[in-house]
Amino acid sequence: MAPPKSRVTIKDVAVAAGVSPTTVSDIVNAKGRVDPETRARVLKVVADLGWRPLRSARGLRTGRRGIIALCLPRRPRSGDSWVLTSDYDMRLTIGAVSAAMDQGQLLLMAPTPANDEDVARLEVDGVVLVDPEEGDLSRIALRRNGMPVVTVDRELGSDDPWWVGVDNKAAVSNMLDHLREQGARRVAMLTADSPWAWFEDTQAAYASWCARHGFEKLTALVERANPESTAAAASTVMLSSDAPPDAVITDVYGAALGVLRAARDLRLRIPQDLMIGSAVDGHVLETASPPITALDLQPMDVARAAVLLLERRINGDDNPAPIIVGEGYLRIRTSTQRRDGR
Amino acid sequence: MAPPKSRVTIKDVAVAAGVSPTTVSDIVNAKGRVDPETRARVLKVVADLGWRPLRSARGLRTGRRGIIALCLPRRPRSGDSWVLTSDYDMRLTIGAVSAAMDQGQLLLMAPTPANDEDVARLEVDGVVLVDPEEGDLSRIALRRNGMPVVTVDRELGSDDPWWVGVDNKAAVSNMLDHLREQGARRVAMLTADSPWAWFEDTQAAYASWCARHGFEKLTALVERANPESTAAAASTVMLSSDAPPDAVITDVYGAALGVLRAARDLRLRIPQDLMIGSAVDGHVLETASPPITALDLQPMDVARAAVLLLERRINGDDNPAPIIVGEGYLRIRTSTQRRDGR
DNA sequence: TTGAAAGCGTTACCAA
DNA sequence: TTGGTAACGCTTTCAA
Repeated sequence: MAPPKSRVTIKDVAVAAGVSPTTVSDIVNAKGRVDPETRARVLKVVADLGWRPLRSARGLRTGRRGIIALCLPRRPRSGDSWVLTSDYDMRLTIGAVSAAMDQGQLLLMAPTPANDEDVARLEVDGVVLVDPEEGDLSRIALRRNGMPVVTVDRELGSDDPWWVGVDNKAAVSNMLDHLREQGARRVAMLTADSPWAWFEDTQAAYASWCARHGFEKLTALVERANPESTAAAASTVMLSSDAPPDAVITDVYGAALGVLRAARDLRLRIPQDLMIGSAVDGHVLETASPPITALDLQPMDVARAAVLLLERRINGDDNPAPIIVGEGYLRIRTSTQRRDGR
Repeated sequence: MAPPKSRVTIKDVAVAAGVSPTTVSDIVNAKGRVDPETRARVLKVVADLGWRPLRSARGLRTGRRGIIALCLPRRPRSGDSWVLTSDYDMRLTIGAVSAAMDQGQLLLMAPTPANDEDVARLEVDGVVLVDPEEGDLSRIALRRNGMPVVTVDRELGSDDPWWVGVDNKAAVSNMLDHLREQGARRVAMLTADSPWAWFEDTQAAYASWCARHGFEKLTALVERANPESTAAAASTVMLSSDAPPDAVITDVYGAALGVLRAARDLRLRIPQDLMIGSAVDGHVLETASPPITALDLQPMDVARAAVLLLERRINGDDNPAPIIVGEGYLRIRTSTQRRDGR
């Protein structure tokens, strides 16, 4: 008896199928120059022997690594590191991992690279960069090192077409329509002052929607690092004024809970006296009492599209175009259901 | 002019340093058979040229991939997938990524493999398996395929010594001591009925602590899938009884908020009428009102230790021993500060 | 203490 | 439509 082979190689497959390794390789890589009959025979042997191409060997030859990185931004609450602090980031991660696996790629979660050294250490074929800020330094480092990048949401002030996102403006507009339909006549917005496309879009959507419907604009700022308490404070001021809003929306994750607290302290009933909507969904909004209406920004869809687009970019596709995945889904919950549901 | 080299290789380094590739390799791999002078010279060239060994090439030769996987369990709330739903998992992830990077490894987040095929597709050198349940199927699949595994927390009913964790019993005991010190005389526990070492340990610690101090045991179960509402219901029953507890601890993530809600509905003051402690910390407990005392189970330390232990196991170390990282840290917050702080 | 040569498993290139 | 051969960058083995 021969000593047991430690691993099935392409050579074993070739011998067993009576073809050359080249042919096997061409078949599994869909090079399309094979006789269907040969193809079927080889694929059967592949399955029987349970062979899978070795990533390292393939990578050595092709120069690819079979790994892409998902770089999440440092969110305000994440403290000492890049982290998954929000449901949005979590679902983004899930979507990216599953899409990558479908492509036969591995997905590496990594801190956003700060310099060339970080980029070199990354050792991946490409990067999905989430929520780049205006003039994003990591993106500059990535570009300088020739690393293919696709961003989730566009970078403010950049015309790079390699990005994926939802139609932020349409999404916010839909939410405002819903509030109006439920009887809101004075809608305030709690937002933040940050160099991100997201905030620009939501603010623009709010402004144009107000103009369109003859609503007064009523805006206040919250700190992203401290959304709940600053939102509570800002809401208290607004709601105690002579002409208080009858609905508040916010585009800052976590701020809606602050509005809720302020309303409760002022003995306002929700949704009768005040409706609340969040432009970013999350589990806490679902379990809040009452549950808060929110926009599901389709993070899993966005992540999947980003991974696929990145794959195209890595493979040298030079026909880029932003991909708008959808308009988000409005998750209508008690906080804005003033009338009976249909 | 020669065409630009696409990548610096070990050969380039060797030529520039006037040695052979073998020598360079031996130096960067600390084989220790080199003249210190040669060594210094070579290392300088390595730095100057910015060379880094290519993972695929090295892997092809050594059979290693330079990647380890972190497999998180399907938490109750995670729905359709393995996810980071808790602060604990998030911090575990951060710790693992950073420890892996320090080891020159990449860390891959992956769903827990369900069968042999999944294990094969994983293509990693080893796996850190978080919170294996009793008779864990994925661990069996991993073992059958010869995949090195280290678990975070031990598997109930298994005597596999390759695990890392904190001293759960000591941690819970410390929390109970603190409550007693603050005046608690009747401490209830909200726990769950699941085949995990964690629950066994916390329940055992609670039981023996009660016996030791002559406290009556007062236990209720909550559903892990629905911790907040089931905890609220169970607490309401307990707190409305003839002999209500004056303190409640729970080892289920999210349950403490339910206790809080029940107490609020019953107009109990916290901590004066009721103290609340959670055996798992999380951001929501910090921002609850009042903030809730909790155990920090040192997830980052645990993850780091797990990665290092896994590395040892992969490298053939056969001198295993469970690693107890610590006793957790008791984060004392308002919910249990009945007396003035020291 | 060092180096030459032989691979590791795969794919690219060119010839048949 | 196929196959032979060389090469990817590194480590290992063995000889000097």
